[in-house]
Amino acid sequence: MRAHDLPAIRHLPLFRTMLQANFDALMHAAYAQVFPAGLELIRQGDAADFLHVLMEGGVELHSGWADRETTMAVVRPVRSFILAACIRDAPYLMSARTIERSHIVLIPTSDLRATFRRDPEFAVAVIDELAGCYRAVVRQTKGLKLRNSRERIASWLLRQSVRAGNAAGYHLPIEKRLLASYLGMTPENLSRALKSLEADGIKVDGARVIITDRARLAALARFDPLIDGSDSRDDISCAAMPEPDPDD
Amino acid sequence: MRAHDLPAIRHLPLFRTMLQANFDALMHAAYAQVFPAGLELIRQGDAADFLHVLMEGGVELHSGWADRETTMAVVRPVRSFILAACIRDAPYLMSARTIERSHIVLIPTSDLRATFRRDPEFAVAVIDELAGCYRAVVRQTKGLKLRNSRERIASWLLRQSVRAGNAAGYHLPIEKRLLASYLGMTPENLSRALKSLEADGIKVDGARVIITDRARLAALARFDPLIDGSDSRDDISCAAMPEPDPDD
DNA sequence: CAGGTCACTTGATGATTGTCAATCGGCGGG
DNA sequence: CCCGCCGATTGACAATCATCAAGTGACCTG
Repeated sequence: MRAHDLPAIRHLPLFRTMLQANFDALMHAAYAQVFPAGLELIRQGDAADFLHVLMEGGVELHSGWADRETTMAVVRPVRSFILAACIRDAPYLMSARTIERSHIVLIPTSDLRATFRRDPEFAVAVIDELAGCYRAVVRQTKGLKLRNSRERIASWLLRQSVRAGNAAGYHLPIEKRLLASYLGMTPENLSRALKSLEADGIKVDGARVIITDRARLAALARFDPLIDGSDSRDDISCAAMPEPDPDD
Repeated sequence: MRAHDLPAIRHLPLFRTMLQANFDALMHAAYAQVFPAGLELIRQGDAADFLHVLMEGGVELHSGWADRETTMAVVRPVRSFILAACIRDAPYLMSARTIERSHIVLIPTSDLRATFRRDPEFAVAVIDELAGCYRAVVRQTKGLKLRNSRERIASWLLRQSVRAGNAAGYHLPIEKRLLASYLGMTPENLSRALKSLEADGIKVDGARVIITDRARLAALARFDPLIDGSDSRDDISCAAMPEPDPDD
């Protein structure tokens, strides 16, 4: 593991409050690894052996059924993912693949489970983390069921802008096909919807997005803290943070 | 609170393992109440003051946005709901209304949060509960994104049958309009889909469902443990158990 | 530098799903 | 007992969204 990995992990809300000794023990059992882009890290249905912490790069969490596939989340550094499966010692519900060359730290689940039984502070951190993850997926589900594709796109674009510090312009942090799948639509539909949204306050050129009429876009998206907000703890990391990442 | 309420609550996985003294204290701060059918218990956006435990009756968890509404879950006794919001001390993401006259026990969130910080066994139970809830919503999301409405209905009907002990016939435990909303479709669509599914192994008459060709229905639903399963702990109770309840 | 791959786009078409309106039928209250 | 309410159903229609096919352009590789 690289020298600066440990402090970065320790700084995560999940690991920030636990006893140093327990943290050290956990990290001692862990090991770091580098994966190329496009590698399948986890296959849904497999036993949850390791809690993953993404230090660098990007990971797509996705699920398949029959011959279909959908993107459940895109994870960006520094974040842990698939905590819930680890805790329940249950099969992964999602697969994971790198979308870029990625540095990942793997923490054996057995150590993890032993630790939160011994360290009450860690247990509280796990509780907080899981509650945050749960609420994130609930938000995602609400968005899927209550909004149509145009509204989902509009609100996602707006959220991205907020994450970029209310910037009017930014770059899409992920490929459009991933975004489409994440938003529950086909790439074709996304492409057309983006074009049609140019009448409603955005301009898209490749990965470059410019919000030309924030008010108009906001009116369409009907931004709602109970869907689009985050629980505004410093940071919530886990399995399914719906939003990818800020951007330049 | 009624005499048999306490043992029933104590028997829940969430409360089963904690210290008796802590349980007693928690229950001392709690109080029971009876609500008529159709009453709005919780409005999304409100502060989470109480963990709710449904002892008797039925509760719909739903969410609204703009002028639309959707059913997120139907809770049946004995189960707690909206744990995550309580723990995070954050606004409810869902509303709750009784669908029948209901007995509900209300546990102040402040006591709750104080207790899992003191009682490691309770903390572990909360972790387990939240992880289960998280995974339940992930399953729900997968179903929504990967299956079309016919497939969602078919798999739901099959799941209900499994819950009823692989019974060929059973009664729908909830109104069809609720089911439709839960499954992410309109009542009209559900009605038509049910009729069309009569060519695929079911027979529906009012609330009565009979599975006439299990194999055929299963082929359509393509039952998948990673969507349709439950984590097969005894019981997982929480905010968003997607499935309603067994039935006669 | 040529060839190939892949993401993205665009057009044409069809399937799925939602909306609106009308009707039926059970159930409870007056 | 009858009326009114509400959920469920049905039909006609419209909107949304997916599929199929073809074409473009960027990027990587040989």
